[in-house]
Amino acid sequence: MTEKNVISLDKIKVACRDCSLSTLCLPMGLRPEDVDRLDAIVKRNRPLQRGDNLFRAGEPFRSLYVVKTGAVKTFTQTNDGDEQVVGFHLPGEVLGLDAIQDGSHGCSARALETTAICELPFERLEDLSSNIPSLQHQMFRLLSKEISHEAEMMALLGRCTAEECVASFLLSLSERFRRRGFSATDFFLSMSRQEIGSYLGLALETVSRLFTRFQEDEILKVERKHVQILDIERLRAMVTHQVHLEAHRAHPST
Amino acid sequence: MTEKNVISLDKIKVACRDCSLSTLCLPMGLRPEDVDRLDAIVKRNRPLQRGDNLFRAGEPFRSLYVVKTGAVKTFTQTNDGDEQVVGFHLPGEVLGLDAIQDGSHGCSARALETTAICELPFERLEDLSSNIPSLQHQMFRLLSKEISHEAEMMALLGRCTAEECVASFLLSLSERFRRRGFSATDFFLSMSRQEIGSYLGLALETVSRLFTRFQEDEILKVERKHVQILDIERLRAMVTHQVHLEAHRAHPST
DNA sequence: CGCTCAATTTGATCCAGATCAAAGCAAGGC
DNA sequence: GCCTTGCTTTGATCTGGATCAAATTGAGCG
Repeated sequence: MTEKNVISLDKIKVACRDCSLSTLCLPMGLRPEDVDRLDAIVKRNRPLQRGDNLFRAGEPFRSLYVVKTGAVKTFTQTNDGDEQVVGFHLPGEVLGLDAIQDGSHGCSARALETTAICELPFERLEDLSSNIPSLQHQMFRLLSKEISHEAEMMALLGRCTAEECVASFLLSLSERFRRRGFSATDFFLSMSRQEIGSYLGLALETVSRLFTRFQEDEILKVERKHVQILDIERLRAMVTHQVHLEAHRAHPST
Repeated sequence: MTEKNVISLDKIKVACRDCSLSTLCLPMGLRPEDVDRLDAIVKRNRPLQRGDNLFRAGEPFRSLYVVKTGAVKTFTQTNDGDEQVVGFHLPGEVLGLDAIQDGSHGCSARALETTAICELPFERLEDLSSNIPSLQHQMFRLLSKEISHEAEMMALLGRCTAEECVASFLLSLSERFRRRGFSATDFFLSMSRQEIGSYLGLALETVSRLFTRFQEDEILKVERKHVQILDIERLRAMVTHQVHLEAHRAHPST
């Protein structure tokens, strides 16, 4: 209504070419004129508030969604009722990739905080990809990245102690914040201990205890949602697990 | 085309249009003339023997690979030396999708038995996809399917008892064999207990014990690699876990 | 300000599955 | 045939993390 509104909407509705995420998001590596063609199909709806659903499991698949600001969790219901967190999505990350296949969403997506989203109608994106080889290439890379990321997660969850899981989770967040221009060592968790636990396959109490222990060991400083990483090297050493044990135990005789 | 082709080679080098996997594999949903164009870029090398590597982690990515006959495992090395199985791949399943992203393979692939492979040079596949919209669509579906499959696995591994994991693994194999025209209830495992355990995040002893227990409960008949599913419904009931506990505990009042 | 409600922390106990250990068993080589 | 080798099974023990329970903190709100 007033100028204020126009300005605040402008901030949300920034074009791809002016978006700070363009090096992380789909436009990466596209020529400027192709970015504009992509931009033309993007829908930018009003921001989600904490707790709003972006989509629900079972709904028909129409679009991919990119987080612009804020954070989103994806989750499914287990058959005994409670939710299972599948992933956390930060600015520049794409949601809905798993739904292309069978035409409906396999999980629900809900905002963890106030969140702006870019919507990409998939049919139009497909058409555009046919006409812009570098966009097609970018799409393949995007999908592939998701696959290798999930494979990594599986490998982690498969053979991890609770300590390794939590350390790895924090390092992943840290790295993702860093690449988005935020601090890698000082950030706020937008998700609860419960949600972290669900994501990592741990009880929320275990997550809490590990945060406490990491703090005692002066690796972290944790105050509710506020996390500061004090010793990122030791965190890394936890994930590169047992390797040092091997190193000073068995001296290869040859 | 000519009738002079060597018979034994013919069996391996069957064209996509004549391949029994065409409904599971990339050609699915393509027009016959497009299948032929795809066929033209497929390389069909000599079969792998058990233990042969198809590719190794770190090698540059050039091609996708489709299992034609046989079975392949993909795996990474953990930093304490032993291998972590990432997946098992049956006829019609595609390998290498995780490598598109960063140009090199993130895991190794090794034949579990004598295995025939179709190789798809990725650059040529990309070119073709640009020119055949339905192939591009098929590629997106393929990648998306891999993503949702892995997400499912993660959800399973996250919140599973050993029993659920093994039951689910057997059901997955059963279903995949069924779709390939083999028996869904009588098949041979081409992987060891060790490899199954590594894949599921369980100790090999646990896998073995569960096979024994399922046999005692007359759900399975197991003799080394040979598995017969005697009661697939009870196996399914294990995966749809706890739901029955809820069912007879809390009677919904409506 | 005090109340409510949810999230988090902390403590105590328990158990599924890992680990350690040893025996059984098919398959290939000599 | 016998020996080796590498699965696989089976048994015994141990432990990390789940579960149960209760106290603590903090935020929102009338």
